[in-house]
Amino acid sequence: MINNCEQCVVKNKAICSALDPDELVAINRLSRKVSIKAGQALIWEGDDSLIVANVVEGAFKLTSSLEDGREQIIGLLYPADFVGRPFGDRNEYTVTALADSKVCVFSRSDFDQFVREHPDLEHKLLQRTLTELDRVRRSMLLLGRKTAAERVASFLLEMSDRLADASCSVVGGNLEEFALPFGRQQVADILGLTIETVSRQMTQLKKNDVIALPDHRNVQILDSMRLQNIADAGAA
Amino acid sequence: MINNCEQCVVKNKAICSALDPDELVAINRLSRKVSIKAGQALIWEGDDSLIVANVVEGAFKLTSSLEDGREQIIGLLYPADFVGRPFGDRNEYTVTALADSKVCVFSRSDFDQFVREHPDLEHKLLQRTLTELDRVRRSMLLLGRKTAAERVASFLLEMSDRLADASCSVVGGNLEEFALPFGRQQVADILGLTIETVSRQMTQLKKNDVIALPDHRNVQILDSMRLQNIADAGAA
DNA sequence: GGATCACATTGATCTAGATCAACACGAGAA
DNA sequence: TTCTCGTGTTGATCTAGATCAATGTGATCC
Repeated sequence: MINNCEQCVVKNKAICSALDPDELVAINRLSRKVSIKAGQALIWEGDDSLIVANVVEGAFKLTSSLEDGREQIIGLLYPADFVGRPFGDRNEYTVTALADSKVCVFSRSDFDQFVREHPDLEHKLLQRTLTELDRVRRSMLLLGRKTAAERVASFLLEMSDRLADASCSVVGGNLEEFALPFGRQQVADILGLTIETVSRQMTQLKKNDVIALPDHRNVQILDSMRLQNIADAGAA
Repeated sequence: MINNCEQCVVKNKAICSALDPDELVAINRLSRKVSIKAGQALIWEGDDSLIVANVVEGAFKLTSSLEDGREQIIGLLYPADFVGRPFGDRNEYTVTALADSKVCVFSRSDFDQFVREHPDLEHKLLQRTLTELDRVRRSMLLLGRKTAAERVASFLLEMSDRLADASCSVVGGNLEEFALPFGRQQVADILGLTIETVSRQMTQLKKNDVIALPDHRNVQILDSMRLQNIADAGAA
């Protein structure tokens, strides 16, 4: 288990990168490293906001549900991402681990105070929040106005983008082949579709030689130009 | 025309409320007051982020579109709200005035610098951004998983809430009667529906005595309990 | 008053995607 | 090997909401 920020694998990408060595020691004293098993929840929708955290390892989904069980994934979190609701008293959504994960947890009140005393840290947090807001708004267009084909194409492109950030194999570009970190039901919950519709759209893309599916988890983009066209306007 | 922050009607609600009188004088020197006619755009999707602003008067919609004209409203802005993308180089959406409006505009580079020098201001901006992120995520559940009836009911409740904030007539509660600041097409673009579906749902609610519609713009909530139920689970 | 125009409602029909229902394909476990 | 069990695919049907098409309504201008 990692016990201090010096050794932390995400210290250069997480908001902590705003801190100098002395400050890292200080924030380290406020933190607890916690392991979460796949499927376990870290935060529940409706709970008081008592903790915030940095993702160190693994992946999380952020969900909101209706009483009858309909669920929408409203965000995804990867290593170096920030979790939780600082400066607010309620969590509006549930945070669940998609894989075995590690997080670096703070009590919200400690964190809030520490942030106010360290403007550079607050600045990093603001930048992250603004970027996330842009991303979430993009998905409003997807959920409100895009067809199933457009949604699936957009999703594959976004995943290729995001996973390219994480991997070191390709610098600055997209990934042409990648492993989806989740199953069809999760994809459906991200796109506001059913599992069957997602499946049908994927096989359609495969039939048209736009993508290849070596197996259920792996995706290979064969014609990213065409995929882009489908994502933006649905042209077959 | 208002020429300085002292006289500004939103100085206590906008992010500027973080500033003391001296700082207000300083930021005032960076600002330009601009009037925008209903229908005019302030910022275009895809443009470089050159300006940011505070809404002083009126209302704006924030939209994102597909090439074939499908449009999704991804946010609404009222007096004291902040507009634009600080600390980023691209606007991801269009901002258009819904009514004749006034804004207090800053060059983005001036603003970015001023914010970094005034942590309290940055803190206000962060709080606003976090609140907006929560709101936007709530609408992802709406757009991804709610039925037409649920969407319209949720929308009416949110409007009653937001307009209660703005008006002084009711303290802390919801408004039972209010004027929608936009027409049916705009409502459809907010909810990811068509104008016809919105209209049908409204008349349905009227027939069931959940709401009354004195005219096309005004809404009176007769049974907010039932409206709440419809919004959350679609029960008639 | 009537004519025009923009917006809203209502009705008839169509369709994308949901729902219901088999079936397929591993990955373990015995 | 065979028997699960969880996950994905494929097919048949259904339906919520879109689309197409009148019709209504009310504000403004002559």
